[in-house]
Amino acid sequence: MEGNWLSPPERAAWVRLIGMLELLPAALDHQLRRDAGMTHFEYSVLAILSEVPEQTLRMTELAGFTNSTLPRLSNVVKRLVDRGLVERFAVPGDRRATNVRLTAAGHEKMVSSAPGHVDAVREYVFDALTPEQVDQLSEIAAGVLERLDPTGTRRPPIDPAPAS
Amino acid sequence: MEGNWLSPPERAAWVRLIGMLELLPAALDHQLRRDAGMTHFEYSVLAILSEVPEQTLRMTELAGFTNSTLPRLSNVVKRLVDRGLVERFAVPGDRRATNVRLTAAGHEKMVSSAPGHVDAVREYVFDALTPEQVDQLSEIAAGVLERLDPTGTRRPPIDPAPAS
DNA sequence: TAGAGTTAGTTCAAGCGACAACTTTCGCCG
DNA sequence: CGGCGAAAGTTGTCGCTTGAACTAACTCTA
Repeated sequence: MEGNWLSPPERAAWVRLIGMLELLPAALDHQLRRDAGMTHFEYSVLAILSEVPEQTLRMTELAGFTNSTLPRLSNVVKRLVDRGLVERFAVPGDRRATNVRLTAAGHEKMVSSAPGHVDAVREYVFDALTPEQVDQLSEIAAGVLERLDPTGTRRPPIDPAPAS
Repeated sequence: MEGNWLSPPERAAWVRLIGMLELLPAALDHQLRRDAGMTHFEYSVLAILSEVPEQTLRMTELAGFTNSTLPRLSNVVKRLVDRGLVERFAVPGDRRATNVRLTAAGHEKMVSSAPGHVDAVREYVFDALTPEQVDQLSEIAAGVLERLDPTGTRRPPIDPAPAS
């Protein structure tokens, strides 16, 4: 109830941002589903695990890194376990907690699907941007994220993982 | 299979963009659901109709403007009709086609919910950006959209509608 | 050490989107 | 003008996300 409408430049930016917000996730999901048989969210889970020490993370940490919720992650991890891509095991000190670790098969999956996904990311996003725009995008997204998640609980995971 | 990994700056931008792609839509949806009792997609439909001549659009056009699909739109319009916010009627010349028009109640709904939504958009996005960044974002999103939808079928609708 | 409150994670029901069929209508070509 | 393919929408099924309980385990305090 404070400010009024958006200014014309803001309006233009907003319309385009909304379009990107709807089409880009759909495009990424489609690529991964077609080429790797998994969703973008599942890919993110594997990518993050592949980059972390011991390829192991607790459920709550993993939920934070993926900008997700515990119920959602719980379901997804269940599916990944069924497919043998990750495994669950108890945390020594705390019997409430659960660790999730990438399996060898999960690592293989990342190695095989990451390059194709990175190509898609290039094609849809970075091929359209100059180096200056990449930095601008970085700053802009950082500013918005600061508003959306001031606590910073959700740390920079990574998407197109090296999966070395 | 062409380029290799992302460069460090690209990687940083990517991680942040992914975070924004997941958190921003969720935040907008939450605000609208809480304050207006509808989803962001439903809001978009009403907003676009409110800005178009006669507050009327054909299903296919509306699907394009909302970056959506016909089946999805069909379901949403059905719900909006049940709530009395829009109405469907035949297109004179073509008996296959269907027009959708905003009702008086739908207009009222926009008038009452748009200001709050615009405030949210400001809070999450534009308050975090300088005027220069707004223009940068506009250019960046335009470039990405060009890659995602080269045909440009999906025209600039509008999100935070005046609902005059 | 018993009890209250909190945290970690799972499960269940409800709702929405995606995809594929299906119906109806139109345009076109012989 | 008969028929064939394309276009416009709708409907049905399946899978996933969400939000609300619910269980189990930990911590702090009296």
